[in-house]
Amino acid sequence: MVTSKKRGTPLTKDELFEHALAIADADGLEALTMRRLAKEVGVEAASLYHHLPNKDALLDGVVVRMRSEIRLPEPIPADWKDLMEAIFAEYRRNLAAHPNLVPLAGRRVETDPDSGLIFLTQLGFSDDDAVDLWQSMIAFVVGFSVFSSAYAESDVSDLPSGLAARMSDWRDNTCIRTLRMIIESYDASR
Amino acid sequence: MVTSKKRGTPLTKDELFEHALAIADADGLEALTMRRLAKEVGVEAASLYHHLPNKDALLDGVVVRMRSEIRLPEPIPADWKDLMEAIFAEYRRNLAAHPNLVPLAGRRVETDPDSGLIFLTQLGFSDDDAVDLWQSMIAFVVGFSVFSSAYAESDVSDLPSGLAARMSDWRDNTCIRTLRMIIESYDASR
DNA sequence: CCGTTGAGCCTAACATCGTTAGGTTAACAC
DNA sequence: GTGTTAACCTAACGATGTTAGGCTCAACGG
Repeated sequence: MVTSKKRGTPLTKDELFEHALAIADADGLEALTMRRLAKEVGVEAASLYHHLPNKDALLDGVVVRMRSEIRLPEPIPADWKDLMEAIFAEYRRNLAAHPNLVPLAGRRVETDPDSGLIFLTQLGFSDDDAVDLWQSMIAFVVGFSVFSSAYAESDVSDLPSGLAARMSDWRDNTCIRTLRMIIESYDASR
Repeated sequence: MVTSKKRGTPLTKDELFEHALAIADADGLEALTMRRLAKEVGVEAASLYHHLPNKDALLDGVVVRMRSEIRLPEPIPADWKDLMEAIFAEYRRNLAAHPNLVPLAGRRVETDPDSGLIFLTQLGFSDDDAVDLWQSMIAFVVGFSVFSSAYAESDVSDLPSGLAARMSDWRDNTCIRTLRMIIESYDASR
C-alpha cells in the first residue's frame, strides 16, 4: 500500500551531473544543494553519498559535463591560427552558455583539451612559447567570461555615461578580437 | 567582578576589513566566517551586524581593502604603453599577493581604476577600441591570476612530463609578455 | 528453495553557517 | 536624575554538508 521507496532504476553519476548542471544553469550555483539535487532526482540527500564521496566531486562532474558540450569545428581549419581561434571561441561559447558555472572554470578536471598544446610544439614553437600562448588563451577566455557573466548590476563608476554603458557590455566581438591578436603576436614572435 | 563586556574602543569598518583580509590571506576564503572574524576582533558574531548589513558587504570591503594596496609607479612612465603595462602589472602583483581572494576579483566595487580608460580615449582611441583594450587587459590579468593561484595540485594530464610540469607553472613573465602583446596590438590597430 | 549478502535507499542527527530578535550596559544630552 | 542610543550580548532559527545506522529487496551460491 505504501508507495515504493525504491526508484525504478538506480541512480547513475551521469544522471546526477546532468540534473546538477540543469539546476545550476536555471537557478545559480548557490541553488545547487545536495538536498535540492536529491529532491530533483527523487531521492533523499544522504543517498547521494552512495554515488559521490562529497560535493566537490559533484562540482567536478558538473564541470566535466559542461565541457563535454565542446565540439571542434567540422572540418578542422587548415590554418593553425584559425584552428586555435576556433578552439577558444568554442571554449568561450561553452562558458557563455553556462554563465552560472564560470566560478568553477578554474577547476582542473581530467578533460582539458591540452592536445592542442602538443600541436603547437609540432608547429615549431618552443615548449616555453607554446605554453605561454596556450596559458594566455585559456586565461584570457576565462577572465573575459568571468566579467561578462558577472557584470549585470555594475553602475558604480565615474565614467562619462557613454563609456560607462559601453564598459559594462562585454561583447563576444571583443573577446574574439583580442584572442586573434594574441595568436598573431605569438606567431610573429616565433 | 565580571570582566567588561565592552571593548575599549568601538569597532570600525576598516578594522573589520583589515582583520577579514588577514584571515582570508592566512587560512583561505572558507575560513572567513562571521564567527571567526568576530572572535578575531574580540566580539560576538551578531555584533558585526551593527557595522555591516551582511557578509556580502564584508567581502566588498575586503576587496576594496585589497585594491587599496595598488600603487602607480613613481614617476609615471612617459610612454603610455609603459604606463598601461605598469598599471596592470601592479594589478597582477596585487592579486598574486592575495591568491585566496582571486575568486572575488570579478566583483565590481567603487574603486576600480577606470580613469585609465578615459586616458586611452584622449590618446586617439575610439570609445570602442579603448573599451576593447581596457576590458581585455582586465580579463587577461584576472584570468591569469585565477589559474596561477588555483593550480597547486593539477596533475591530471596526458601531456609529456616536461610540458606538463611547464604547463602547471603560471609565470609572471608569461603574464607580462602577453599583456605587452595585447597593448602593442591595439596600438598598431588604432 | 532457502539463506545470505550487499546495493540502494531511508530516517535521524551533528556541527557549522549566515542571520534575526530581543535584552543589557554604559556613556552622553538635557 | 532621566531618557536616549550606540555597541555589545545571549539565544535561537533555518539551511547547509555530512555521517551513522537501519531497512528492503533482488541476486546469487548451496
